[in-house]
Amino acid sequence: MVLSDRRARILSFIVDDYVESAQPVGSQRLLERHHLGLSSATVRNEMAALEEEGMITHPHTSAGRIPSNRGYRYYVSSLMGERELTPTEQMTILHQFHQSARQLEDWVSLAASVLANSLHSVALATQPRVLEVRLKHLQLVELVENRALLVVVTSDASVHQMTLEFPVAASQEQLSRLAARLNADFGGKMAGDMAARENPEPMSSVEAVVVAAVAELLLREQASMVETPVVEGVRELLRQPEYEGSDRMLDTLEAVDGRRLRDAVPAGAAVASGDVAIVIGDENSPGAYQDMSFVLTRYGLPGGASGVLGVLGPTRMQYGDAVSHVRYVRDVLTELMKTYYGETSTE
Amino acid sequence: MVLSDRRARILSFIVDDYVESAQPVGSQRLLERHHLGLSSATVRNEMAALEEEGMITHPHTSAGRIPSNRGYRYYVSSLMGERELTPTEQMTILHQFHQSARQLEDWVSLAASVLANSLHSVALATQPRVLEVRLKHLQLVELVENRALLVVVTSDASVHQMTLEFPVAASQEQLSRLAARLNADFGGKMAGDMAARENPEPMSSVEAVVVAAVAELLLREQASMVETPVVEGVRELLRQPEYEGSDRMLDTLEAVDGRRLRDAVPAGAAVASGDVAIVIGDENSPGAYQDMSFVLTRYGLPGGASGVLGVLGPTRMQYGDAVSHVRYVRDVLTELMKTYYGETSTE
DNA sequence: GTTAGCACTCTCCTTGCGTGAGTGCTAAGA
DNA sequence: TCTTAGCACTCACGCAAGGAGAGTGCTAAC
Repeated sequence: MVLSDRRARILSFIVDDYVESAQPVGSQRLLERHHLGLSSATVRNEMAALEEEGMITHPHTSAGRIPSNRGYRYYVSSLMGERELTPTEQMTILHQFHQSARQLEDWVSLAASVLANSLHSVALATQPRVLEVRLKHLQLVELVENRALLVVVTSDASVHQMTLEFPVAASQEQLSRLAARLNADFGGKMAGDMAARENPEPMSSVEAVVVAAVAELLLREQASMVETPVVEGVRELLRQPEYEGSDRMLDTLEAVDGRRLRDAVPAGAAVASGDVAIVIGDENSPGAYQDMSFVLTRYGLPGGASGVLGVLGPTRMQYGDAVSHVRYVRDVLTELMKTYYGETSTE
Repeated sequence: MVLSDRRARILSFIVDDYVESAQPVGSQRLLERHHLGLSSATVRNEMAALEEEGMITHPHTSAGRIPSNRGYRYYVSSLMGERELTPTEQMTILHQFHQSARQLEDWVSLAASVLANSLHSVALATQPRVLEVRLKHLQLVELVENRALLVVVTSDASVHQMTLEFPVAASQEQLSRLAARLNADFGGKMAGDMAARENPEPMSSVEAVVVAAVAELLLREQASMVETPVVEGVRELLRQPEYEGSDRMLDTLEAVDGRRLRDAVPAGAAVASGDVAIVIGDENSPGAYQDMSFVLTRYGLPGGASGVLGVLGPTRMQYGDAVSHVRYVRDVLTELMKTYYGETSTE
């Protein structure tokens, strides 16, 4: 469907005004704010036509118009201007990254914070994951006599820990020797490879416990490809005028819970390609999020560790700004990962 | 101040009814629900007296009474019955612990979850910390040629990581040898001890970077004794009738943020002794939390690793239940820590 | 000291009405 | 044929008035 130039212009103004004011926009208001060379009656006629085409609706007879999901979709696809962030905005964001601690986990949640602050909406980010999780290094630390802490570093540079219980006591020295041997045997291996080892000599009971635990950790990491995302800025979102009544507030609070989002995001995480995906209102899978929109992208190393990053807001959202910000933060994050972990993901 | 038996009984009923219904309780209602052998007029007289003594107040002339902070305080100190959890309740809680993963971090946030669910209010818990943080083990994993991941296990059985950048390249083999040597030199040492080492031979540049980083991590851990608490059950809290207006909801959402709580909790963390502390309304330090109450306790090993665990709710709270639950969950958590980490905190 | 009775107060809910923003339609003008 | 002025109509919103209900405090009798 293609709209005439004039209609598109009017739709665009309606979206802009409504996004800004959260009030249905009438023909008069529209003329006051943008002088099209038209009378209000003509605008009304065009609005009626736009409504006919499903781009806008009425909350009730004597109210102004608001964009429908379809209207938003047309807007983001054909009308929306995308801008680059100003140097000042870029500096502000970069500054926050350079101030932060030098850990990947921190970067990811920082990216979410930055988005939430800049856009006044909820931002989410998953920790990066690679497709093949390999063992990079393991370490055993004695706790009490027959218990030890297992620390495992995986190929995606993330650290895992687990408490182990042995059938017999094991000293720190024994544990260190065992760890060294297992590192030599299993370094760079995946969970599957570990099980495949045909070992002529039987393992000690302690070794068996450790090997099983390492395999379990690798599998778990592999399985949790889509991790519960970090969520920031819930308060920013709830400050929006759509959430005045506490009923909707509670629902939204629920919807914004990381654990729920984990299941809802994949729809938009079909963002396999490099660009930013926008999912508007009822384009979301049925259930929750029918009146919210996602702006999502994938960050990370092509073919290597990657994760999802984006924004969740009411359908009445500044889509243009959201896209610019998400894109910029994604580039910053990807660049950081390249610098620090460039070779590790496929090693 | 001591109240006559009859007055105390009436106060107790007022608190019970108000906590349950969230409605100001009048003389009639009180008689309907608990048959004291009195007329409503007498009850009104007693209520007037209780108001005189500052135990209850009026929202407005023709409304029933609600307890004042002082009334709650009298109630929890002198009137409140404490009960043990029923075997069923205990089983439900234990079950959740035994199902969970075997990591200390998980236990602590699980404890908060359990409290939040059982009491329908916000629960908070800090990770356990010991007074003296010592190095238990360190590990170096190569990332790209001149960058490595430093993993440090401290005496409180928590794991830290940091990305290091060296002036020169270092292979995994070199790193492993260095790690082994540093473990031998510094195992069991505190940050202060490390600085004190008079080293005759100068350190290599790589070694210098690692030593500095380890010292920094130890210091940071030492400094963050009071960690940002885990917070669970915000939604449970916001479902309470006091948070109908969205204004208060947003404020509360803010108040319940972990970072704010970290600064507010210490007041109640004067719970050095083993029991449960209750801080009601304006007994909190001035600022936020004037209309909320904490029920807090300290869990963990006496003299060893310990943390704070508790509940935050509106002053209109089921104090008795809160105390029982907090106490029980504390005991479970402490017992778990004893079993798994018994000797490590002072080792 | 306790209680019945009564006048009084104040919130809350409902109802009714005026106001204003906005629409759709019709008929005249370009 | 498209645009515009004019007009009747609709509907949410805000405000005031009124009634119901719950509760209080006081007084006088038990």
